[in-house]
Amino acid sequence: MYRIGELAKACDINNDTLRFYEKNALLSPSSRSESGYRLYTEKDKDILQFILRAKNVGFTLAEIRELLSIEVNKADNACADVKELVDTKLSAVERKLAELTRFQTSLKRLSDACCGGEESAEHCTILEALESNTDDVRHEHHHD
Amino acid sequence: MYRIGELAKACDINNDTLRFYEKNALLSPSSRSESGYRLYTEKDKDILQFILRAKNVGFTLAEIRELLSIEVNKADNACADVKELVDTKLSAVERKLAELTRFQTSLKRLSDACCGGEESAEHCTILEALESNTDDVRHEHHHD
DNA sequence: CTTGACCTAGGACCTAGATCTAAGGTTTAT
DNA sequence: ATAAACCTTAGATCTAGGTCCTAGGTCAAG
Repeated sequence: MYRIGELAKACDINNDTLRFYEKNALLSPSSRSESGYRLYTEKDKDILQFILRAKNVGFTLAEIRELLSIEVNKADNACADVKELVDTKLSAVERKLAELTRFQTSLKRLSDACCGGEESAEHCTILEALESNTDDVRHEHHHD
Repeated sequence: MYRIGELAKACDINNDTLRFYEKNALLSPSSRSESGYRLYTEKDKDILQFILRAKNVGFTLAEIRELLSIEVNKADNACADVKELVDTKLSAVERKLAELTRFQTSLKRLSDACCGGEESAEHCTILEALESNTDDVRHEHHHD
């Protein structure tokens, strides 16, 4: 069991952020001490880390709340609804993955061109690096 | 040449957002009309799209400003500095990629388990799906 | 039994990022 | 030549996501 300060320190966030997440229905401590102190379990910590990771890759707290609320209830026909939500989030993740992969390629190219690359004159900015990596090339090379 | 309203509409953002980006040194129109209207080129549009994509994958405007300022100057020994910045951003991108891949796996698993999967009872929440996907398993299976 | 580190609730305050308002100038179409 | 749709600047306002402040309660160590 962690008290608020312990969990906050372990995850390198502010105590108030934990209170804020509680108020905003993202993470509530599993219990309270006699005197009202918040008590968090290992599982609470896992949830917190999930929240922090999700935030880091660009999900809003509202989206994270949705992700956390996903429950496949096999006995329930809300299952189709759940699947729809999951698939929607999956598409969002896949779009982000595609963007990031593009950034990665460009930055690698830029890194390689820099300091020692013979072709450094070619790829001078992140934008040029990205352009040569573009797949929706339009109205270019139209000289026949 | 796009006027502010045209570019904004083309990229599905607000006119004011473009003025905001200009004030914050992210994107300035290449020129102005006689009467002072902002005039954006195709290249400006590319930069804008870069900004929007970067935002979408969780970069702050400050980080995006840094990315945009990257210039490999082959005649200059600031090159090492540039490489360092690029490599720092590359690490950030690769961390995000790893996180996203993890989300993707979990969401896929969840989607498959739902509506028709026979193992749906096993993977009921995004958290459980993630847990079984965790590679930093700690203090588990310690019964000898 | 008190000092210091911790906790409580409730509300004020802050930053980033964006959007809106006010007062007016420009362009295009009729 | 005048309305409608667009643009200008400057500054106020809004939302998300926190962070800080006040006034007080809790708890371990000396």
